[in-house]
Amino acid sequence: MRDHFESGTELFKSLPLEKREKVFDAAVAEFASKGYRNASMNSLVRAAGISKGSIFQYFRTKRNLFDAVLELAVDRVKNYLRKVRSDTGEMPFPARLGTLLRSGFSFIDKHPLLSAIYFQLLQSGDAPFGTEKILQLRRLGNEFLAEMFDEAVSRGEVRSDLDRQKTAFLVNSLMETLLRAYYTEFLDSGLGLYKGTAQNREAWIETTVAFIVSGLGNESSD
Amino acid sequence: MRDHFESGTELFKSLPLEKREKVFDAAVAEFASKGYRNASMNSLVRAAGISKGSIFQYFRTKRNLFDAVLELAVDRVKNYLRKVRSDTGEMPFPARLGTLLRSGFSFIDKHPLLSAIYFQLLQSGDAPFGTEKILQLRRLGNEFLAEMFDEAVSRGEVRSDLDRQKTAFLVNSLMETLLRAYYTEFLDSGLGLYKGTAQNREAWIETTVAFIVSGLGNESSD
DNA sequence: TTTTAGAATGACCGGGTGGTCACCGCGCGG
DNA sequence: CCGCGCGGTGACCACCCGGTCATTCTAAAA
Repeated sequence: MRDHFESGTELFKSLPLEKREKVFDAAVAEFASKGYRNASMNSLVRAAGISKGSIFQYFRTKRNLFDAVLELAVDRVKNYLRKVRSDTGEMPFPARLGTLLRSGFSFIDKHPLLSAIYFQLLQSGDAPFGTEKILQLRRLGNEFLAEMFDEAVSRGEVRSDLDRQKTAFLVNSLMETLLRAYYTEFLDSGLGLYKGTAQNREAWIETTVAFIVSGLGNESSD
Repeated sequence: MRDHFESGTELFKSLPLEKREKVFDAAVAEFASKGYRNASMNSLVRAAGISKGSIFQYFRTKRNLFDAVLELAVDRVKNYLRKVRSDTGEMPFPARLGTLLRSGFSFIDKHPLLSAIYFQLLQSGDAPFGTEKILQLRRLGNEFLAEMFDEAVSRGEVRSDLDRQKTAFLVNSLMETLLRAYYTEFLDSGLGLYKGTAQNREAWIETTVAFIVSGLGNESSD
């Protein structure tokens, strides 16, 4: 979970890196596995090997600690989106979608705990704040896809008579569901995406991109 | 929440209908608004106007009570699916999808609390049991759509070269997202589906069905 | 070696939870 | 009109929570 340590009290910032990592990683693990409400400061503190008093000296409240952890997760996701966008600028639209999904899978592999926190927030609304921040994040994701869609339209790669917001919403929902099913057992309704093989993932990417581009209808081609 | 009272202890079953309804309705409301883990027997009991001892005489544990409530929700959803299937058997595939969505919206209007319980279970995994039951329900929904897809294929209404399971999964994910966004504020990323007008809903249905049938590509028509 | 600043600690607090059980009061049979 | 059985009751239990703070420990300064 390297770097990113403007969070916490002055005392926490002054700690040796190793200890900061140990504490922060334990927090990430706790929130990832139980969500905000059911995460326990007691069990967190046990896992981190520090005393209960200390964690409240490092982050004054549970809420503060969660904010710091969430900020890291959101930053990582934003970076990943930025990178994919710039890496795929030249690709045709379908390849772009495929790369986006592939990168999503690899992000989850690299940051499973942060992914869990991010998706938990997005989906379950289990957060210490209201809906505003969640809506903001969802709009961000949708806008990202809407811009991809705009570019595809301007290049003549897709139909131009579609509502960009609604379209982005629908495509986003497919992406999100697929990525969540990749690491959430109970979402994988028996199709082997969860903990599946790389070929399996590729097959899903292909099917999904084809679905987005052509739908189910008879009369399309490519 | 009428009928359906094989649940609970003998004592509960022997209660006057009115009281059974009062208690059961309070349980539904509690679980719907807080999910399983964060639902409180204390607050439930306060809302139902009975004493704490009583609820544990009617349903021995929180878990038992939840099972009963969930069973009602699942039964209602199954009935709704059955009804839609038989009502739309003659329709062309796109109209069928549209009717399915429309009925989904109206189910949510009629049973907002049961919908909340059902979706909460499906999405957040917040349940007193393992993943098996959730997977089972998801498979049910997917199979429902897969059969619709089969019929459409056999009538030549859609392409026949698609994997039925994967396709059903993708279509299901769109349906589910749309229905959830209809009553969950933080899922409606600013598009006015949540608490929107009837025209708004119709526009979404049209867009979604068109997306499923034709995708985004240039070269399709209908 | 002694003093002392400040970090680490865990017992403790008020308030919550799911669940229990000794008691109370009401209605029915005798 | 009495007595008894059974449903209703809420104080109580053990255990958890987030958060506090008086005390202890440690290590550097004097």
